[in-house]
Amino acid sequence: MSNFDDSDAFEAASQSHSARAQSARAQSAQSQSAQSLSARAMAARPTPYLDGLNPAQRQAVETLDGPVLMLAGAGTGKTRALTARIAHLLTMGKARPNEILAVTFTNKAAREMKLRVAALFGQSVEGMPWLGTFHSIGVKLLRRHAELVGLKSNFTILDTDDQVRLMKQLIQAEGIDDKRWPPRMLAGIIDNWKNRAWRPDAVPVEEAGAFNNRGIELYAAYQARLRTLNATDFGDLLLHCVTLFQTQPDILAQYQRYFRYVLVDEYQDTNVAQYLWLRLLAGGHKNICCVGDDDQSIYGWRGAEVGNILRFERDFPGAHVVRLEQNYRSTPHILAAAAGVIAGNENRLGKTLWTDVEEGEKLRLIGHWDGEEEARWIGDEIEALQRGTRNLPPVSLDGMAILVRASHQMRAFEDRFLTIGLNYRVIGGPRFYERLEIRDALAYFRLAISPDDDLAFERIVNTPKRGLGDKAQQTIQRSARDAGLPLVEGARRLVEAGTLGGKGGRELRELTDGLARWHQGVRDGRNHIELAEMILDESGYTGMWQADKTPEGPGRLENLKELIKALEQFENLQGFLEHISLIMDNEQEEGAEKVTIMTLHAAKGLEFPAVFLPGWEDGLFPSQRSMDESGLKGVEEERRLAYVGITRAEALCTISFAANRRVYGQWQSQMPSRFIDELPANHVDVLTPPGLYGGGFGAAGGADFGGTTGGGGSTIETRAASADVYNSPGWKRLQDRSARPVTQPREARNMVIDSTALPAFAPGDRVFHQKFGYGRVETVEGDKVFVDFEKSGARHIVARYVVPADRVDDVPF
DNA sequence: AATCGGTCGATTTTT
DNA sequence: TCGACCGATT
Repeated sequence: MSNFDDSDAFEAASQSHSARAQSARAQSAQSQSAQSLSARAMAARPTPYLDGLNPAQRQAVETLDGPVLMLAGAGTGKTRALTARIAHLLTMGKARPNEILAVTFTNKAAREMKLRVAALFGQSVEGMPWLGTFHSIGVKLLRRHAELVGLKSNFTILDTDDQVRLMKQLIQAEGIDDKRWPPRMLAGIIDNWKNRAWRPDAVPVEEAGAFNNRGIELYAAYQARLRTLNATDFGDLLLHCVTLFQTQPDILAQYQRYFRYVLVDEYQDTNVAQYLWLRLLAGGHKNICCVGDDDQSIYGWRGAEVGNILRFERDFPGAHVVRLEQNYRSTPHILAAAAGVIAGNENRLGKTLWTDVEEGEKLRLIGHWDGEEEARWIGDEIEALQRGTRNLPPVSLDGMAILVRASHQMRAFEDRFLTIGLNYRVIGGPRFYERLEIRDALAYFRLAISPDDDLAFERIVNTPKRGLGDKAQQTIQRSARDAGLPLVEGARRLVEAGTLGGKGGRELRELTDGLARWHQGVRDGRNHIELAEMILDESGYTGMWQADKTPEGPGRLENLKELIKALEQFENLQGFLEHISLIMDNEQEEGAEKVTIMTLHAAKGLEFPAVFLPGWEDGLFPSQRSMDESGLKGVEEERRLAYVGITRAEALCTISFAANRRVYGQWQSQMPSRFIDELPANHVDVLTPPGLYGGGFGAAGGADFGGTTGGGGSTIETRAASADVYNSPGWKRLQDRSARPVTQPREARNMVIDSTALPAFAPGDRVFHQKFGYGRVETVEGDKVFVDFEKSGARHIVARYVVPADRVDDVPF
């Protein structure tokens, strides 16, 4: 869907701005005539990728030689410029595809860039072998020169789990209490050191106290252990490269010559090791183009150094700095609000985003009584927007997002949306299902359910090794294609015809027999957990990992066990796989429109017509921990996070906060975020009715709420500024709420509700439960009730967790 | 081997 | 508050 994809959105934006693009081209053509003879000589070559670029983008694309810093603000068409730049390098004959080193942080970004370069430049580019993530390119380099850093070229790469397991062994071997000194902590410390490119012998003395004075020693032991295991962790993939380049000048020189042009995306997120890596590799031709936005640096906590981008001009003398400032995403109000907030930061290179879009909605700011009310209001607003109640045309659910600071905030929204039946999707969460062994296992399950799943078959046909190499697989492919059948069926026919001899033939027969058996098992409705275990067992998949001698073997087996355990939550394999497919790739999802719920971090790079930013309360956002640990620097990073959040919105941005919130089970009064006062008032509509928070915020504000009911209702008429807002169900709800007579003494608000004091239920009572919604009490059994829920059927519930339906709004839990 | 209960802690996340 | 994790129990 387009809102998940920067590129599509940009495409749409640039189309609607094609008139401006025309004039941009004319302008830039003028300035061209004065420069670059070669460019003019090459002009005969078609350069369609330049069409529609604005002058700044065009400059960023055409300044090919020497260091370039492309400061690309949010929504300014950065990816477009970056890919056009690659196309231009190729068209101008400056480099061949394999002589360009283009680095990203995520596989997703790399994939996208590959696709877009291919689309811009045509099919003639046979991919770019050196376009990839820091880590994937690092692996490639290391495999070539592994022996020079003490590894064999078939080294394995440990993921975080493996890493932690290893550290645990080391810690225990040292006789250290792993309760007080958890392996995770050591892993964190060592990661950190690696991010800064400190090898064990180079960790500064100030760090000697780390991990009970044993940190450096354990780091050295860990590295030694990795070496004997012929393994690396993620950090090593970069650090070993740096070591390689620093100790082998001839090899470095060879790559410096080879990579004529270097491009880096998201430069503000680079850490020291990555910075050194880049500087070494670009040191020859010095043609390095770094793209980034210092205002969107939000990964300091995992080692990113904003300093890298701030220092660029000093690091690379003679650098050209190009600012992309024309924004194609948001309304002027949104841009102004974002600018107002980010202006509070000290260390910035400075950019001024502008747009030629006129008008648009102001940001909306609203305070709520508590987090649940906030969720309720946002839910209602979403439904209103969907219907088109606003000045805006109706907004699809896919076009709306709720961006939170911390993932625990998501729960309130999930609960609420579940009860009102609003479709949502949560982005982020465990990467468990992306692991190799899990994907393999899932492929087996998929095949058991649908034997015509060719992709799954291709994945596992020779995993574990069955002696079915490329040739045998081609034979299978041909057999299937000729008969117009799925691969499994094609394979089965081969087996029956006895075409495939030897080990491969026998093994293939066993596989196809197995698949048939497992499929039958599914059809017979056999217990899915047993079936899953059987599949992994009989296929030899489990055995493969048991026999595996590499350090990750045991971890893989554990993950498979966990996978089986996860099955328990589902009725059958189909249900499980459906669930997986939803959480696996948020790109290709079928079915209903959904609101997106995700963290601010996960939202970087995305955009939505309507964005909700809840929980703007000091301590939550900016987060207390960030402020405690990093002081002013922490606040500045949080502020950048606010900036990222606001600039995700295309048309409507709604910021909210609550006066009371349950934090770790305790009710707390909250102060509005300091960032709220940094929003420029003339770009914001305040929806909170005067008097709602009569006595101000904090302890008094919370407690006063119940007593100021009259004020909220009566003053609404006088606030006509954004009248349409008041017609929303959300607003009416708010009115109802504030106008309702006080139903509880105010003291009760902050008291722990004693379960014995709650009303007793009788069969027939209509009740409400946080998660299951409304239902009718069937029987009462001591402290439990048996409730028939409207949405989810009957179940036993501890009475404490249900409330009488007519008191849903009253009880704060 | 699985389950129970008690303790402890609790952002943000990619490779 | 709620969950993950660990050690002790069946």
